[in-house]
Amino acid sequence: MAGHGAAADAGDYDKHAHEPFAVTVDLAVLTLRAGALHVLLVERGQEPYAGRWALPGGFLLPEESAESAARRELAEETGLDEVAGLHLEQLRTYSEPGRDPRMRVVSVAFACLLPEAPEPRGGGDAAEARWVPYDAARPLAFDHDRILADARERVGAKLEYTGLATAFCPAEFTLGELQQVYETVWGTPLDRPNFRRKILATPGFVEPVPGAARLTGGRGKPAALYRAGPATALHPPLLRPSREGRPA
Amino acid sequence: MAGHGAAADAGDYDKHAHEPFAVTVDLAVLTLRAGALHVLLVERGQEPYAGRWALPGGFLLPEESAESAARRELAEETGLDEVAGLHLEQLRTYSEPGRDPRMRVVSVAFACLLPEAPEPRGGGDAAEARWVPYDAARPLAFDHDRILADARERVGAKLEYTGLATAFCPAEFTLGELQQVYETVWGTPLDRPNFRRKILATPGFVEPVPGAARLTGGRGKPAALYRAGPATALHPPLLRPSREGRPA
DNA sequence: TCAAAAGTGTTGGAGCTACACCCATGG
DNA sequence: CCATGGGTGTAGCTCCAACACTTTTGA
Repeated sequence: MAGHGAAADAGDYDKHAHEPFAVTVDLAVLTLRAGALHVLLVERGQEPYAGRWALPGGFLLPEESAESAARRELAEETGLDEVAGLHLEQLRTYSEPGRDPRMRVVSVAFACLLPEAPEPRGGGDAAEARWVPYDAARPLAFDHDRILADARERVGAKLEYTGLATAFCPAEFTLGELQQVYETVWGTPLDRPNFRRKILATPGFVEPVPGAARLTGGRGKPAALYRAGPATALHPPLLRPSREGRPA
Repeated sequence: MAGHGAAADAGDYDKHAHEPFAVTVDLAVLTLRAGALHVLLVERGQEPYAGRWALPGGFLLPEESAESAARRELAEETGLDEVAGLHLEQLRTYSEPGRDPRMRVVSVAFACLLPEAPEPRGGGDAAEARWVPYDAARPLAFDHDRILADARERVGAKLEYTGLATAFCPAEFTLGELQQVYETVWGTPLDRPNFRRKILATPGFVEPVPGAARLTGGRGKPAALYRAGPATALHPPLLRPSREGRPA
């Protein structure tokens, strides 16, 4: 944390004694549209990287934490006011000198999962904001390719052992929709009967909405509805199918 | 990342246009001594929190990343020069206003695992540096209690699905020593035969040192020696015994 | 010859994969 | 009555926890 280091404890405090660092937040806002993972991007209007797409983000204000700044930016970029309850996951902090050619910028990156995808109002300042399919997003400005990859990896891993998947779903959802979240993020088909059993066998993951049902594909049996449960950690974890295939 | 936010793109760049943030690193340096988890602490000489113990850390220099700063501080505090190969794990960034009463400090926290515990030379600047048993460490200065707890939780979780445990061991170690790492960090006894089988069944986790053996407790059969293998992710993971016990 | 620590074998049960099958609804 | 998606049942297999047992050393 704070200054117990040599420079700090050596003398009196001077706010400008050290190199001033700009501190920003960057957001990897993910959602599912039409069965594909999408990410919210903004188009840069100026150099460097003018015309390139980038993750939304911005500077910390003097009296807010990185989390607060991330929520503020999220509200500005998406036009959502329901930002309060959304899951924000701090990824890591990117601090390499030179990652922004103009000045020294240290950036705290967050991942955020949205259930439905409202079209972003080009709010705030961004020239244009848009949902872009994950696979079509690159190349991004700055080191955002790496941040985006880190976000996907983290989210994929967290689906295994936390209830995070429900953050991609609306308040009430079917198990089929929840399964689609896993299949889309992991890029793997799952066995429906077994998926259902694992989910329901995990206490506190989902809670049934009594009597409620909804048609999904226009046809077929209406599916029972569930709400996100109180559990954060899953026991046992829902492991994705083994990455190692058998030899060719 | 960098300024595509309103303030940044609105006009020309001025390094002092925004609140200057001090950026620091904090280190949770963990090791095993006498079968117990220990953490490296420094005693603060000045207010605030004078006389209290804190995690080592310090300011970022203008031309270094947070990782570089963490390695530099680690070398200064411990007197180790072998810092190059050590595992540094970025935990998260703590940015709440007011976490340092003197000024606005944003701190990037790291966890670091050491095999043997050389007595820290009170190097650099710290009044005193010392290994303290994890359970006797609190209360620490600033929000370091929370950082330390986050470090332990992260390390415990990573033992399950990565080869991180070998970072607590010397270059050559016995399976009994490796098992002690798990038992100490998790606080759970493990079945030795099953532990051995799981480790050896995981390709790339450890590699035998041909013909080498070492006596451990002074008595008993000498144990074969192993080196850390190339694997970073463990398949299957080595799950800790279920946290939920059966009902009383 | 005993204690201590490493290492091997084995068995019974839990859990899971891969299916086949039934139910409800719209066209 | 057929296609579509939700939901249930189950056989067979894999894996693993638990524990008995053997081996090698120092005292």
